[in-house]
Amino acid sequence: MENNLSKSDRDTLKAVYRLTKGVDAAHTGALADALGVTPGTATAAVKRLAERDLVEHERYRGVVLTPAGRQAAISAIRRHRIVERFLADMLGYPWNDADRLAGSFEHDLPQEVEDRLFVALDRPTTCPHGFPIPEPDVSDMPEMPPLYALEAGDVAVVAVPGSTEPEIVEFLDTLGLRPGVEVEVKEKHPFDGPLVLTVAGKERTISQKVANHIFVTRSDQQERTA
Amino acid sequence: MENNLSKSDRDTLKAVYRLTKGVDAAHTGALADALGVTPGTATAAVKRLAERDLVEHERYRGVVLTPAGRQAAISAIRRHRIVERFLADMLGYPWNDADRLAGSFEHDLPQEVEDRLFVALDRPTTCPHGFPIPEPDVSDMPEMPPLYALEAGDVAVVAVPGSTEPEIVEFLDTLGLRPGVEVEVKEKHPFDGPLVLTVAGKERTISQKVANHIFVTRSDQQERTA
DNA sequence: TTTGACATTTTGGGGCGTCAAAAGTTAGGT
DNA sequence: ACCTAACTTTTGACGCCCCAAAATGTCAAA
Repeated sequence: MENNLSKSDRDTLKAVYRLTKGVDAAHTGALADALGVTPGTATAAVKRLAERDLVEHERYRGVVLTPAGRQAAISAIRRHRIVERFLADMLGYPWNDADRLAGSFEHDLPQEVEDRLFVALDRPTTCPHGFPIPEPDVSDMPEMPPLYALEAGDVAVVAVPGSTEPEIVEFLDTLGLRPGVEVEVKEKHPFDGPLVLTVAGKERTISQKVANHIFVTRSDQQERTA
Repeated sequence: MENNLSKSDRDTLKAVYRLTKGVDAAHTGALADALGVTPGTATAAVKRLAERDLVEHERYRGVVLTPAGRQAAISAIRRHRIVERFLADMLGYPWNDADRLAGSFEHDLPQEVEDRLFVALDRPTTCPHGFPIPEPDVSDMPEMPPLYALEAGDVAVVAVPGSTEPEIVEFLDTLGLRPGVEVEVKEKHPFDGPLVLTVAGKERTISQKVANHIFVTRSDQQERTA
């Protein structure tokens, strides 16, 4: 288990992890877009990772993470989020800049520095966006579906304004959709229609597009089908 | 003026800067040693830099920095020392670890993060070793000769225990050779012999080897030859 | 002045990551 | 069934950085 992943390898793993959320497999085109490289480059990256058994690649069909690959991806995400936290908490960057900048120097950070940084930051549990920082040796992360994945009757707590577009975040704020706020889905119109929900006692309607920018934690409602 | 220096380029510039302190030119062999690469690799690096007019290279004779190269080297040193300071002040690393670790991730640090880090650290003036952090656009640094460069009669202030070996630092400490302490050279024995000096009223004798590990600031003694 | 020890540069090769463009595959429409 | 548009993979090339080893240059001792 050679553990020397290059910058590209780690970025590719992160992208595959994100792209395979709720989907069968990530296609190389999407991967190339996510990484900002040409399709050929994405294919080459995938082949490198397949060689090391970090992904499984079915030609022309797509790619999925192996358990080892998933572990590596989560480590990479953990590092990314710790560095984001550093940029936000210690250097005062707003969270969208933190995201952008973290990617550029997280790669060569020695593991021991990451560990110390984590402690110095007081063991944060989320990145500045509000996404969880996974434990070092955990093989999956708490699920945070977009609000639009919920159905009528579901109750959840807003975890994060996940958008990278400041205007959207501001808009969400005016609706009261801030981290920690509980929402209940009243209605979900068909054919990708808008969502009607209750936020702090008030009824709100938001579009599918916006609802996909909000990530939530499902409130535990052991809803027994009885 | 393409400003895209690679990791190797910057490390090479730093090494050339240090190696040309008080010498005509740095030879490739010394450079290779300093960088931990083979001689051929050092030659190649020098050729790359010469191509960009950052160094001047006289074949088989050695290499010197151009003004632009000196500027770039100082920027690299500035960054290194700021990162060291970060590791020491924010993460609690001892200074010898800070030195070791800084080199591994300083390269991809975006300039703007370096700038913010500098401010967040409260604009430090020295690295944890005590060496000065040069101003961003300065083309040389205050000189800090090793103690052994002084002659009998010279007076100086200890600026830094420059060694990377903890035992030596501890030894210096027992002699009272701490940063800020004033020393006067009483005698310098010939043929690389030991140095006799006064430290805080007491007379001390230290070997050439040790005296080369201590860096000092010369006390200004406009010694007119009259 | 010659020669040999030593240092430097060149050559040839390899790994990685990237691109542009050619070749191959899939799937949908007719 | 076929054809074609869209996508994926392969190919060939380049830049970077490194090494080992061969070729070249320097300098001083004999």
